[in-house]
This record gives sequence, structure tokens and C-alpha cells, in this order.
Amino acid sequence: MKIPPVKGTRDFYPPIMAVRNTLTDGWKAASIRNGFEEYDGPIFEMLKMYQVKSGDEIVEQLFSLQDRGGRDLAIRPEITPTLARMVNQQINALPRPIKWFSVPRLCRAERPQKGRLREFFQWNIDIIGIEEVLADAEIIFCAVDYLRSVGLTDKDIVVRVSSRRMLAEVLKAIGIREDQLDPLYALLDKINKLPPEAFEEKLVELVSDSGQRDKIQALMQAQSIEAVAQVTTLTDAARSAVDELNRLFDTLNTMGISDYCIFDISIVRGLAYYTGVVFEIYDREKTLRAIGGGGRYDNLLKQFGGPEVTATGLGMGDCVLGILLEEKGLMKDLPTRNLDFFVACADAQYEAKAIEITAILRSAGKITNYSYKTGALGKQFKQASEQNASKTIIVGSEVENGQLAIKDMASGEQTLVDWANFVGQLG
RNA sequence: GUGGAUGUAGCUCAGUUGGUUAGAGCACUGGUUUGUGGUACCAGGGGUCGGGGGUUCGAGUCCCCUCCUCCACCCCA
Repeated sequence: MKIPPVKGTRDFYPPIMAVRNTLTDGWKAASIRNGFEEYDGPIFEMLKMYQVKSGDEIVEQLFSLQDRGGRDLAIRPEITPTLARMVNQQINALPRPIKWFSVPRLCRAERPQKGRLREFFQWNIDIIGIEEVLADAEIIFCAVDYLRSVGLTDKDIVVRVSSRRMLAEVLKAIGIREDQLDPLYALLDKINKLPPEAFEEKLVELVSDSGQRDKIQALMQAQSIEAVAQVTTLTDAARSAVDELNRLFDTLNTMGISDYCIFDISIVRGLAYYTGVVFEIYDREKTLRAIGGGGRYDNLLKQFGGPEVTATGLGMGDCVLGILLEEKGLMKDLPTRNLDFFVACADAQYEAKAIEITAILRSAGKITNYSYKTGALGKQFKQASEQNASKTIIVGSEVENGQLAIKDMASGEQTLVDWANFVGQLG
């Protein structure tokens, strides 16, 4: 019986695995050089954990199961709730600031399409306990640092940055009530997806006052933070939110990444828990969905039963990023093996010697393979090439004199060496 | 969840108005080559034509259902 793979999943054959490792290793390296520590949690959590933050719609997109004790569990669709749980559990023992990263495997029961599968990897970095926008700047810098390290330039990608807090305060200054904000965010987030008439139509449903609507329309047209400040008379709170976003851009400039970052008022982000800076990373042509996104969430720990602690972070999935790197030609064919030595055996009578030599090389930390079939030496050289061996050792009649032939596969040069000396130099 | 497109060898694809034993390139295995690879030449293995049902003397080809993949919408933590 042939059993098909599960919808929306991928099989990582060695060449694809090499690509995946390149992505995840790059994420880890960028995290570490930016001063983050790695953590991970379980692959499933209590189903409840994902119901706290959001409604049933999200629960519908979960893979859930019951254990034999009847507990409702879910495979993690994101790792932020786990992070919140873990941090809450040890909140008094953890030195601040908490700078943690993770590269979890996540599952969501969504319909697969371009850049979105049911199982994927997502880079997460979070800074917990720092209120200043410096932390938001650090998150953005770390993301850009990574993207730059894989060869993407400011011609390829852009970080679109805004502030939930600024948006909220300016809307309130316009006269929008607190309880109107959440549905309004959902609409404003779609401004570039909806035709202008449809947007206006839906805006009328949410905001009855035409003067307020005009100001909201003007606000959404703002191309700069200054333009936002001119939409209406700012309250002190709004002024402070504007100043904060300006400070963020100043810091991004100091960090040398302002070419990668632009202000974009339409970045609101779907869900309710963002409280300050929000951003999304896109390809410049915007032909793909967002590569990653994040922002400040000040209430999350509290929602999971902890104290009120400020936090900011980012998530970046492997699917869209992989497509972009492929399109930009930055995903080279990666070797799945890189041997230091391939041990070829010229004659079956020396096979034991070849095995012994291989074992010695491996024990000395050298990446070594040998052929399971002695016989045609040409075949063995072919294998050595296929396995990207840098040197091939020929075990043949020379061993009678304690010698071996070593061929450099790149230059083709071959030398006879004294085996005992060679082993002595391995350490 | 809604709508559209697709499915032939491991991969990329040919396959005529329905007609005998379904092909190519690449990949794989073996050989040319019992002391020398990355290029060459020769040979070989590999297909229930996504699955099921129907029309027909006859279906890879036409019809219906279903599954997968892709694309758009919904959603996007």
C-alpha cells in the first residue's frame, strides 16, 4: 500500500535539507551575534493556551488532539504563547533584559498556497523588559542584519514600520472612541487591498461622522511621520507617540539601516495584541506576501497570568524567504557532503587497511568515507568527486612500504606519504 | 471554507480526429577502463498514464466523482 504524504508538508531530501539548514543556521548565527540566547518549548501545548489570545477562528486553524486522559492539546501554531508561559514561570529569576530566540517547527491547518504551508519553520526573536524603542530598533536591526548576510540588499527588501500607539492616539485625537479602535484597525490594515470605494463604504459603517472620516482618509494618505502630525491637533499622548516613532527612525539611522526602512501608516497588523511599534518586511516589488513581521506587545505576559512586562519581537517564516532567495538567485546548489578524505582501495587484499585508515581519520575528526566496493579505482574516484572529497587516499601496494598515495582532488596533484608521519600530524 | 488550473518514469516534458508493445532529455545502475574523478561513448533498470467509475470493439486521449499540487479569495498568530 502506497501512503501519500500529508497535505501541506514537505519532505526534506538531502539537497533540500541543506537549503533548510542554511536558512536556520543563518537565523541562529544572526541571533547569536546580536546577543540573543536560544530557547525552545514542547511541540504541543494545552489547547487553552491558544484560545486565550484570540477567538474561535484561530482555533479552527489549529491541529488539535486529545491525549488518553482527555486533555485537549494543540500542535503549536506559533511559539509566542510558549515564550510567555516560560518567561512567566521564572519571571523573578531571569536576568533582564531577556533576549531570546528560537527556530520552532510550527503547524497551522490552513489551506496551502504560495509561501504558506501547513508545516514550516519560523525564526522568532524577542526582547522582554525594555520599554524604550531602542529594543524595537534592535529587533529590526537583527532582522536586517540576517537578511543582509544572505545577500539581500535594500533593492530587494524593505521594512515597513509604523506604530500602533501612534495610530491609536491620533485616531483618539480625531475623536474616535476607544471601543471603535479594534474594528477600525482591521479595516485600516486592508486599505491597500480594498478598492477606495469599498474602503470608504466600510469606513462609513464604523465611523458615522464625516469630518472624522475625512481626517482618517487624510491620515492614511500620510507618507511621513510629519504628515501624520499635521492631520489633526495632537494631544500630549499623540505627540509623545509621534516623538517615539521619530526616535526609532533616528536609531535605525544610527544603526546604518535607514535605507532598508520606511514609514508606512498602513502597517497595522491583524491581531489585537500589538501596542506600539509594528513592522512588516516585504520584497521591494511586493510580489510576495510578507517575509516577516513583528512589533511591541506589552500585555501578552499579563494575558498568560504573569505581571505586566513590556516586550517586542519578530517572526519570520522559512517559506516566503525561501521563495525570495530562490528568485534572487541567492540559493546556490549546496553540497550535502564535504569530505576531508575519501579512502580508495586499489585491491581487495588491502580492504582491512582501508577500513583501519578510515577509522583513524574519523577518530582524528576528519570527515571520511570509503567505498564499500573495492575494485575499479575509477569508480571510487567518481564517488570521491560526488562526495566533494578534498583529498583521496589510495590504499594499494605502497602500504607494504608503510606509504600511501594522497591525491588533491582540486589540483590533481598526487604525493606519496609516509603513513606514520601523516598520522602523527593529524592531531 | 469558496472559485479556477493542473496531474504521463525520480525530475522536466512529448504523446496526432480515441487505434497494436506509451517516448525523449536529465538523473540512476552497469560497462568501455583490475592504479585515477569531475567532461565522452555503449547498454540497462524504472510507468496500474494520480485513484475510482462510466461511454466504446478499443481510453493516456471523451464524460462523471474523488485525491493531490498550483493560483486567487477568506484568514494570516
